Amino acid sequence: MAQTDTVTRILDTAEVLFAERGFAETSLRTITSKARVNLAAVNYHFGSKKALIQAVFSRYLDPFTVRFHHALDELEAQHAGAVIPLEQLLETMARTVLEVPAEKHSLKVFMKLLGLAYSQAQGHLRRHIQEEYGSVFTRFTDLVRRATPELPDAERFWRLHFVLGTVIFTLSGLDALRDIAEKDYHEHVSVRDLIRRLRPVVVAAMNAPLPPPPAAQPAKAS
Amino acid sequence: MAQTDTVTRILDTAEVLFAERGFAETSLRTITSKARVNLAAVNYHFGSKKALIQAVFSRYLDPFTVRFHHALDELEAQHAGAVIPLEQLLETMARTVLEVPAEKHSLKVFMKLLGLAYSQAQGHLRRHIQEEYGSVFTRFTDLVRRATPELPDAERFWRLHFVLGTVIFTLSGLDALRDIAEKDYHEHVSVRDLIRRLRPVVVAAMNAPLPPPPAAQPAKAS
DNA sequence: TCCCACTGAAAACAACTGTTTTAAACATTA
DNA sequence: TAATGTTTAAAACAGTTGTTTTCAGTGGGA
Repeated sequence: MAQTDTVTRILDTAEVLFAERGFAETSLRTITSKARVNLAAVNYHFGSKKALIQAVFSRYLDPFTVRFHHALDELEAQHAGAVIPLEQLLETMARTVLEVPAEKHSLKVFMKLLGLAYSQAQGHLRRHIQEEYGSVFTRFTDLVRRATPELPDAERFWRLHFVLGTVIFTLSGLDALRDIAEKDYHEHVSVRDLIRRLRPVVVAAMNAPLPPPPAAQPAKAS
Repeated sequence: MAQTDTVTRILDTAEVLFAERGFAETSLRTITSKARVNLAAVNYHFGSKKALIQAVFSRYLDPFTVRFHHALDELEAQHAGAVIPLEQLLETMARTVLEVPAEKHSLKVFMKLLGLAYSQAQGHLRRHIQEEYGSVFTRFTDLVRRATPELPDAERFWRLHFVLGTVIFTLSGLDALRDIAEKDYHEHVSVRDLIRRLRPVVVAAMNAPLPPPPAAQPAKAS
């Protein structure tokens, strides 16, 4: 209990501070003093600051991948080899993302961390996430491919990242946006409200008409 | 010429380094040594590192706002009070974004900086941008409101930020995504390619069907 | 000619960073 | 009991950070 307590206290404090300020802007002394543990405890338990950062992510992503694999297993069993509709795939992902942090941590923090991983990670974090959790993403995209056979592979790749950008950007910047929205339209927006609004937009984005071909545009016009 | 040379050399170097590594991870010594200017020159010309960061943004955003206002002036004159279609509004914005950095700087750098401003800026940068350049955004959103009268105000607010997230996320993480895309689908993707792919997706997202009403869900079920 | 803004090199400043070490206590388990 | 792993305290480490200062030159405009 003693060990667990210190380790989780560090993780709980670190994830909040990381989400608020970013990785480089959060010092180990800030974390340890706010968590009321010894400065040396971080290097004792985790080895380094980089390892701490990765541990913070693993605490979210490990249970997420387990649950998501299970959810996809069920979904595939239900459809018995048939193609799973895109809406159900997105629905399953959304539900899993909502379930995991709901247990103890904050969804907002989880999304902020994901946003940071994309924008701030020089190398080690993005590499760590890709190597450790890339397989779930690959399984998901394979199912999406079968659900959208009319889309060229490259087009689907980009559109998945388009909607990924929408979700991460919106949910990671939620606090600031919510303040504006509540002041201007005085209606409270919960995360589940946002996901309700997100669903038709994401589906429409994935099903948008194909763009016109590149239309050879260089100097010599026809 | 002597003055201008040092100032622009600092700005040119700083914007690239900021875009590559972020603000906190880029030291003044790295900037000045790479720009082959004196370390003290930054504080001499700009006053502080924060002011340098704001100056980097102003060099992009000042000409952008000027051009965008002009483009909207023309657009409004063309339509003589009539409603401007959403596609043309988005088209105009995209064209302006493409024009500004094209002169001398890199569009990729510009987008990375925008992404950083959203994800990394604790306070001073976001406040600076909001206060300095908020009016153009307001004018644009007003025109969008008239172009999409069927959308409730709150819905339009969120959808605009959804697509903003798509664009910033995609274009600011362009390098990493491009590496994956080129390896998997071996086709080179230029920024203009991406914008061509972005257009139908953004339009479809804005025109998506309205989400179902909140559907009172609380504890006491019916 | 004098002046002033600019540039350069160098050093110092105080503050903060991640990390390591030493010491002494505490708990649990073998 | 003895041993082991955990926690704390405190200090020191070497390095980096933004900022300031000093001194010495440079150039062009009044």
